[in-house]
Amino acid sequence: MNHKWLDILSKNGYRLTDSRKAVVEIISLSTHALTPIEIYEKAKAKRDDIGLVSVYRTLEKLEELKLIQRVHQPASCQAFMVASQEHQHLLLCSTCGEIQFFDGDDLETLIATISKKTGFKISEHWLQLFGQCANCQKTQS
Amino acid sequence: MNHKWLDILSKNGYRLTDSRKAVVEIISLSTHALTPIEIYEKAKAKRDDIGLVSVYRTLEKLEELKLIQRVHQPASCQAFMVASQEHQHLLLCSTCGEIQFFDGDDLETLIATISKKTGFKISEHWLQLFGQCANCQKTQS
DNA sequence: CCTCTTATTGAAAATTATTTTCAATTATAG
DNA sequence: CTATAATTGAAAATAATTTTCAATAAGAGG
Repeated sequence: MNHKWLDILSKNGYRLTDSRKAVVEIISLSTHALTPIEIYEKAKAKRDDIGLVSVYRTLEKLEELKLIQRVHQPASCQAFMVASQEHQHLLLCSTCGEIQFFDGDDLETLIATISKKTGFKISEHWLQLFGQCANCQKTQS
Repeated sequence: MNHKWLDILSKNGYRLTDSRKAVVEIISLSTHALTPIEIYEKAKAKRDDIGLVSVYRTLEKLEELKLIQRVHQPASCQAFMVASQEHQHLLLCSTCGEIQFFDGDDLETLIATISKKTGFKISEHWLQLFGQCANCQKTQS
């Protein structure tokens, strides 16, 4: 997982520094969306002189390479997580923050209908489901 | 439209000041999502001594009363627009920024499937379509 | 291994967005 | 008309992100 990302960075002319590797490892292994500050805190454990700026700069490159994506939530849109290559949607646990991907949406019909009705040429769609994951349901009851 | 909002603000114990009325009028009549700064610029035309802070404070109250909603877009999540009372989704023109509502999504089946597959209890969903509106398609070709 | 080039670094400053503080003003209940 | 308390705008404070810059270090080519 991790090595693949480093290869991609390298192949795109980006150097593999310790700071960058720390950020890659943290975000590539997380099942939660993480903010730059959260990544920075975690990265300091691996490499205590890392700067927050390097986190921002690495996120910028990972996003550009479509390895990560920004996650939009009601409370904030500052967090990032792994991006899936195929077209997939997010299922977010509002309690613990865990995020899963899902696919199998069949929005073709809906999109065709809306397109005809409004005259829009639709090029992209966002679908996110919010709820409570199995674990959190157990914990609360 | 506008008067309804003022009534609601009033009934909720908020006073109707000129600054507040200016913000309400601007956002309630817009078909585009507007940022606090954009609203502030427009409001200055009506009331040149308005402060940006009052825009923020009014938006806060309108959002709390669910008269407006924050609009999430790839480039930024700082803009607001009218909220619809019923459950509806957004159709956004990436060229001119116009936003329309649409309904008639039938996601029940999908949600039930995902719910069964993952164990999530799903409480909310976001669906947004991005594309180019009829007008902008014409203009470009 | 070297060495050179240049991307990358972290710190600090700058910028941008938002929130808080505060004394003055004003909406509105009575 | 008056009293009260919500609201105001300005300025300061906070938070998030970006830019600047001199020092460092990755990695290509010998």
